[in-house]
Amino acid sequence: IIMVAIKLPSGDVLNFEGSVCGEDVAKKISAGLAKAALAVKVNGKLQDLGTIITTDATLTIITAKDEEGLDLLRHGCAHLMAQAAKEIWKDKIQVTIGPVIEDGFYYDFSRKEPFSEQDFATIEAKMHEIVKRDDKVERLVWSREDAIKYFKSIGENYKVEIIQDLPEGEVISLYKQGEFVDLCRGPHIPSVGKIGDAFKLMKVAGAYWRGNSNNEMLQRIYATAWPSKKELDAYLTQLEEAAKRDHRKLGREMDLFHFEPEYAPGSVFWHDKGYRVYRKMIEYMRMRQEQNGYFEIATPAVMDRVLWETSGHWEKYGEHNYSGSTEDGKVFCIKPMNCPGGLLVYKQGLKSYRDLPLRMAEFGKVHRYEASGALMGIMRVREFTQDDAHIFCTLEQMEKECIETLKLILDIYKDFGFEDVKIKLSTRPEKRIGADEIWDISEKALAAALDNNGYAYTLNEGEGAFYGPKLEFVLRDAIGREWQCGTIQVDMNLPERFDISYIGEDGEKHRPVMLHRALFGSIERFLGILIEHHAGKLPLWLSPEQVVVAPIVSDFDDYATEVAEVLKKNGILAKTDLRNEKINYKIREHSLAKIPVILVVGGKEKEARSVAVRRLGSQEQTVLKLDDFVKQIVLEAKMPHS
RNA sequence: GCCGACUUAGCUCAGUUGGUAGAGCUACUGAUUUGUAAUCAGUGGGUCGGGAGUUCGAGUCUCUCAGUCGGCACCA
Repeated sequence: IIMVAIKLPSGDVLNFEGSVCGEDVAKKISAGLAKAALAVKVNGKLQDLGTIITTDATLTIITAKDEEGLDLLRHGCAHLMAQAAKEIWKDKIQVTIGPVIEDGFYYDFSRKEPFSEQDFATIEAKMHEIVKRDDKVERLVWSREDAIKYFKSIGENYKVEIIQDLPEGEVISLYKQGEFVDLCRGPHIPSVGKIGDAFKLMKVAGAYWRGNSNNEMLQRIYATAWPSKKELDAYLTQLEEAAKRDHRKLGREMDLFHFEPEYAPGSVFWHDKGYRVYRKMIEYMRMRQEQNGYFEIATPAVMDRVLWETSGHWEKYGEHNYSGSTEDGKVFCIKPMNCPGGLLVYKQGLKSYRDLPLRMAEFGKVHRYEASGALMGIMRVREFTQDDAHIFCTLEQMEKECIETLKLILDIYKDFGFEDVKIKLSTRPEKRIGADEIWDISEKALAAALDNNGYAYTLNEGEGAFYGPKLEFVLRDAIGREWQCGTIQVDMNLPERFDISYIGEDGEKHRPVMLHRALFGSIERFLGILIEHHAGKLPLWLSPEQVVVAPIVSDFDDYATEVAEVLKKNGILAKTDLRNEKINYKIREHSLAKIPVILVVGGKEKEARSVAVRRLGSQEQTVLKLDDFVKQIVLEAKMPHS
């Protein structure tokens, strides 16, 4: 008899006769584990629990507690949702694909009728019913022809299309639970009952078949699934909490900005307080740029369209631009980006290699006619200000400039409280300008900047700008949506198109490389993320209001006023609240308005020339001498790096 | 732009099967002088997103346009 030795993570070795599957191993370890087991990892490879093992192996039982196990659970739940929909609507619905995503999964259906709230309840009920049946999930391997024939026979045309597009020689595996068979690479949970009851359908949305807007639109149901009800509830609570941080809500509550949907959809009207933060951000960035060898320019908002025809932007984004015309036949447009302006400034006078690298910044307000469906609060708008800069340098200087910029970006993000920043490297898109050799050089320079300095990044193939590859710095909003903020782009094409040059050591003309970079990206977007990241409690130096002084009764109005004056003289944004209201009322109101510091003054404080300090987010009160408080708050309100 | 939902007072929301708009907060006025998250009373405040239609009658039903929200597509 041949024995199979199974080595467990604990180091223990179990011996089985002939062959064994994960289920047997789990059973041998404990009944509890057997019940929780969803799959096995055999020599590091994730497999079905029922996969037969005939040689010695290292084996790990995977449960919903493991990250991979949770994914399997959600994957199984996606199959379950599709099965439920099929049982309810039969041939009135077609299933397509249903991948696992963060916190859950979705499934795209094709159905004439739109899904309604009522349908959600119906589907969920059916899902619970199927879970109770606890059907075994069986893996099948069919020939391509059989699979196509089967899905054709049940009218699942999307599945047929998927199978037809599978590469030659691919094993076509399917998983069957009850009467429901779905195409699936696997591995898969062993039985439907393992899914439990901690799932919930979240929302329905339109989604194009295969992500192409030329294709028909399917109905996508997003859902979430967890190992237990407790975790599901925790997740739902977390979503509610996140919604409270929505910058659109906070922007209104804190009186930062508003929109005029009727007169200027997608454009921000900055209020006093919002604009104060906005100005602070620019002030900060201007300072950092000056410290890092940049100079600043400003170019016209309206320029001849030929500039964007030269750059190639017009051909690609024409319909997204704002333009008008004038009598002499020229067509002017409101600039959708700043690069041509920068290039024209560069072209003024002769440039020497001694001038390079030349770092030219511009806080440029740009206008783009974004699709109506793309607009989102101040994150995605039609008018925004970029903290733009163009760095002109030699080929040799390029990599160093990329590294310096990269470091500057991450350092600046830290000052705003962002430590966890994703970096993406986006390479040549299909629709592009410039020779491939040029793209090779540019892409290598960016990759080298990352690799040589040990930065982790993900590769986004085909997602670069049409004139060059780029690094994207991605931040997340309150509910996990990712937003590109900073960017560094290597561009060897626009210098060519605008025919810019510098005189080299050899006295000859040479073509410089151009880097486009923005650190905030857009002030608007960055501020939106900032608001959500801090739940409105901006760092003191950025906060549009810093201190409110509130007397307990009107007898101390004079002292409150004096305190505020002292603070203002020291550069602190301070105001008094002398209204005839209870202190409770004032505390509540200013707390809701996210005022970082409330100073309460009454008889005791006036007597001692002190202040009772209450910080946002804390009930604690600290009594300090006025002088000491001023020293402390001035230090705290100092802009980083100033 | 596409799919779906939504749009009622400054804000948050209620308005049964179509019968002519309501609450709380805010604002304003008055009283109250108060020790750390809502003092009391009174008074205002709305072409029910715009337009058209059905109907004796539309906030409610239909169409249409716009916007917002959730996704998709897009994102120089």
